[in-house]
Amino acid sequence: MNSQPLLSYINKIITLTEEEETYFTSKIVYRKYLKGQYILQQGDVNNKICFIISGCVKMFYVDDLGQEHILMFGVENWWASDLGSYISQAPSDFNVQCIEDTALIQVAYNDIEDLYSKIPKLERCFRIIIEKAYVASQKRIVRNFSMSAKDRYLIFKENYPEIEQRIPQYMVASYLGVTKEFLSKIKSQIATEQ
Amino acid sequence: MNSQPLLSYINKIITLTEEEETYFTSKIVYRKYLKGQYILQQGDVNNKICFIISGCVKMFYVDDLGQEHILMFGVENWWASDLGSYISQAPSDFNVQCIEDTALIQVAYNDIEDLYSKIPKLERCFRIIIEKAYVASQKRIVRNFSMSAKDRYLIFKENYPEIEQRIPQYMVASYLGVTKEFLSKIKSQIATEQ
DNA sequence: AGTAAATGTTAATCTAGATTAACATTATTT
DNA sequence: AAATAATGTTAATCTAGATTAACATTTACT
Repeated sequence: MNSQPLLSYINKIITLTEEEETYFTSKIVYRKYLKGQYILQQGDVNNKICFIISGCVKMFYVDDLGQEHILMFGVENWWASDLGSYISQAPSDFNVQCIEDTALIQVAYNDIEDLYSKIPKLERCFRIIIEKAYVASQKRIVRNFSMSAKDRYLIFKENYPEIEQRIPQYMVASYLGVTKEFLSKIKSQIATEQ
Repeated sequence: MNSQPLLSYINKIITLTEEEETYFTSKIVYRKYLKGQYILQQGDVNNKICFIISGCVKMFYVDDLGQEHILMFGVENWWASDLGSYISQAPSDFNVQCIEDTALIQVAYNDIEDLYSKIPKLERCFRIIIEKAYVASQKRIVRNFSMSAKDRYLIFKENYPEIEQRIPQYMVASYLGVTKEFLSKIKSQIATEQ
């Protein structure tokens, strides 16, 4: 099993000894999902945190009218879970579904407390991970408030050029909070500009 | 100095011994601000976390067109800071300004590492605080995506009935992401309904 | 290869909410 | 008490983006 990507990721935040790495590795599980499979469903408690080794997922929410709203995409070296539900162990408002065949590493919630006590640095590490997620979330609120759909699209392209290639456009539209028709309009508008 | 509200708040999340409480208390600072004063300004690093004892603040962002967008309000027993900037020690995108005379307790960033090492439980405590903030932030994104301004207003009233009484309506409008004129329209619409 | 399903485009019409502007009410200051 | 500033309302007009619908293109399946 290849746990290296996750260890490298963690070692950018804290420094684990070899022993600690070994112990940490003993607690993680490697798992593959097929395109279309769900890693998490709305209403379930997210009892495993997932780190993506390869593939692509979307985290989304289905509203009362059955409309799907994508909160985020996850690709290699990203977390593919509702961190909020994981750490609070409360039912999630979100679904996480694979939009490509996806390989990931899981850490079960039941193991994380043990990991925190054996390797206290991990508590700090996860605090920092959540912090980053929180900051990104706040930025997203600000953008949705004060920017037009066109500007949000341009920012998305700039921030995630690789992701745009890998997913259908109607999902990008959902992420941006507009209809696929309107995104189509935005794109043709941008095209005629240059 | 009255540090009791903060200690009660923290003791709901973790349990501090008397010694720990004493040490914690030795590191905090009590401070008063007048209505209109800024606790944090856009571009500055937030080097003190603030817990509100009394009063009311708004956290907001000024966009390129000079428009103000309120991200959150803070009242008694809430945090009145950009937690993201505090923990990452990166310049804040936000301002925090008092909309009433406000008394608060501060913990300087320079002291927090020391506190974490002396009282490791605090690391967990702050992780949990951030988690809650993150979950609330995600919920906000979802709401802004899939709900009308009227529904968002009704949710705001339901969640924060006390706050609505204390702040001018145009700030509620800014929080909801609509103009004050439109909020006025929503209110008269609601009034004629019943 | 041929068919069905998924995805993307264009254009016409509609609507939630913005903008502008004039006026009303409430606080605050002198 | 008057004057000024801050806040709130109403109505007319405008616009970003939604909705509907018809069609085009690409992908996946048999």
